[in-house]
Amino acid sequence: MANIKDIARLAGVSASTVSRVINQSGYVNEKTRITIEKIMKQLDYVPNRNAVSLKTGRTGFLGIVAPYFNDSMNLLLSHFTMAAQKEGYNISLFMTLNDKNKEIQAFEMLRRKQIDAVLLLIRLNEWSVLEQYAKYGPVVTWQRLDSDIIHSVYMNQYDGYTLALEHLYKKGRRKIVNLYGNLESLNTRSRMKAYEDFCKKYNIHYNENFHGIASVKNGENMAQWWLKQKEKPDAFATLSDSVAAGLFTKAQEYGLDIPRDFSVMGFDDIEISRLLKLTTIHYPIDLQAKNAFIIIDNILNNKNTPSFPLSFHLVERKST
Amino acid sequence: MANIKDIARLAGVSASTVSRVINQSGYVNEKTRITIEKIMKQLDYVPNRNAVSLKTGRTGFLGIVAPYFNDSMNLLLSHFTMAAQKEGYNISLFMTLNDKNKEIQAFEMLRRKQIDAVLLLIRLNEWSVLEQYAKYGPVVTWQRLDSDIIHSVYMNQYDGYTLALEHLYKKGRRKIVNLYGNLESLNTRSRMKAYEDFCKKYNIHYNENFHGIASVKNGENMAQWWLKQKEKPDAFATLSDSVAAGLFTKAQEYGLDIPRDFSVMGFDDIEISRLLKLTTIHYPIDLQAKNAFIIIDNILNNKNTPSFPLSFHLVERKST
DNA sequence: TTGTAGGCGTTATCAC
DNA sequence: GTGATAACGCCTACAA
Repeated sequence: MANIKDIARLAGVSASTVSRVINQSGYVNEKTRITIEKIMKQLDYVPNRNAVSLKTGRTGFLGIVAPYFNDSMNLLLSHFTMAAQKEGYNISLFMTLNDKNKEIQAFEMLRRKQIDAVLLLIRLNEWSVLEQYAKYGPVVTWQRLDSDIIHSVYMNQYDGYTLALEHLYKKGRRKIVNLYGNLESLNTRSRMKAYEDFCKKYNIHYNENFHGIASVKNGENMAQWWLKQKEKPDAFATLSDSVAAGLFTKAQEYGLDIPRDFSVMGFDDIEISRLLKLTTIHYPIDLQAKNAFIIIDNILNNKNTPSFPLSFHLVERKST
Repeated sequence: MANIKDIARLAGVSASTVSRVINQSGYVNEKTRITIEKIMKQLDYVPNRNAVSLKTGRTGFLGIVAPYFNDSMNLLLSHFTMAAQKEGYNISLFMTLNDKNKEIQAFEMLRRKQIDAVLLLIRLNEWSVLEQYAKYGPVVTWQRLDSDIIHSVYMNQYDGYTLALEHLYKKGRRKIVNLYGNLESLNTRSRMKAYEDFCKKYNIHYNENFHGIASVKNGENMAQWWLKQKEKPDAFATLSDSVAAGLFTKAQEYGLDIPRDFSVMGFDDIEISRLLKLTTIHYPIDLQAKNAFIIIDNILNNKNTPSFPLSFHLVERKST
């Protein structure tokens, strides 16, 4: 593999001149520039990125960190990758499973200058631990977080959930069962608050809810639960399309008629909701991804690109 | 950030000795080793990987290249990542979309020593072009390829498809419609051959088939097609669970009874087939991923780990 | 406009 | 067992 000195020798110049041509920095005589470029092409020369990285302290790699990847996260991943690649960055992936150490290792890469920034989808360690690393490079998260150190492209679930509840109300539903996720999570809190406010607004007192309902399986179980109730609820608001899908398919299996027997609201607008024709809440993961990159790019390169505004919207299909 | 010289100075030794401790190579006095290790821990020292990479010509990064990522590919990605991380490697991701140049760029990283190996899921450029890069590092593909230069973890679709057909036969189906993918692809050829041999074996002459049927949408359209037929086929063998899912859900919408009206066979055994209870063909993507890593690891580190044997199996659910 | 020299942080080859 | 010393390939003051 040819290196910068080879090029310099063949062009009859010094390495620094070649470097200037490569990086388009400083002054270079037009004629010598052309000669050098020709020789680089001839020798099929490309700079050794490891040397560049050592020297500059930047690798052009951005890290994406998550315990695992599901549909929505893949969407985020795709759009972020596209945005990054467009600007010449590459992506490195860290699947932390449920290993806090793995997550730390990923952040260590930032410290070791193996990656220039981190996009954290779902965290394992405490924020206070992760914040320590922000001094080594920009850190952006998909999760809800109010911090000056770690940036967030989070969208307040309150608005989205309210949209879902309002839709069910408009469809005449008054006995809405809320299927929440993890009680500890801030998202769940937001949703609970949304339901509380919704009830106040319409003077509703029905309050049946479950938490820890996050999987297809969990959703399926809810169908059975519904069958057993005397006072039947007329709608389910869910955490995700997966939960809704489980509930919906199981209900069909039992011969129920959705939405006549009850409505099912999904959340996320992923593939499966399209397939099963579930009404759901769409949110712009693509724009979140772009915003995440914009934040990183702004910090890394002293730019000032504005973010995209984000908003939820209802996708009405046939389950409500 | 402390570097190796700082450690050396504080330990009262030379950088070389510190290096020996770090890499556990050569002889180091037990006592000095302990001192050095203590100081490294104190200063929270970690070697700068860029310097290591420059020196050794290895980065510890493995590239995964694909135009996009769907369910099966994500599964492959996960398992490969886990295997790689376990051995201290990291993953970098290249989404080529449909841009041949992007794919080349990814392979260029191999040449520039930014990554140590490539796992190629779906190619865009000609094999002959990509083979050029194999001299810069191991290249493994998920696709069918018979080459000494690029390695493959492909599984012959003939066997899997035969399994599907045999199952339908056992269920009394004799008019099986084949929904093939791209006619050009070697996979399609294998499937066609499987059907041909199947017909010979059972003396079947029915031969209705379509090609280019690869999406949910395509599957949906087949439901409508079935309705319009006078001589109704009694089964569909498909390219993928997505196609099967589209066909299945649309048929249900039309009030058809699967499998009474006709059987639907999926392929892949992804989430959606579990959800919709589609009979399908499972193949061990996890093992393919592990094998891909084993091949790379063997080459990179002169190991000789044997691969896992791979085989298809039938997952019988309710659509047949 | 170009060249020189020094350094980025490691590893590897020798001597000692 | 240990320590100089020379790479690895590039960038960047500074000098010319």
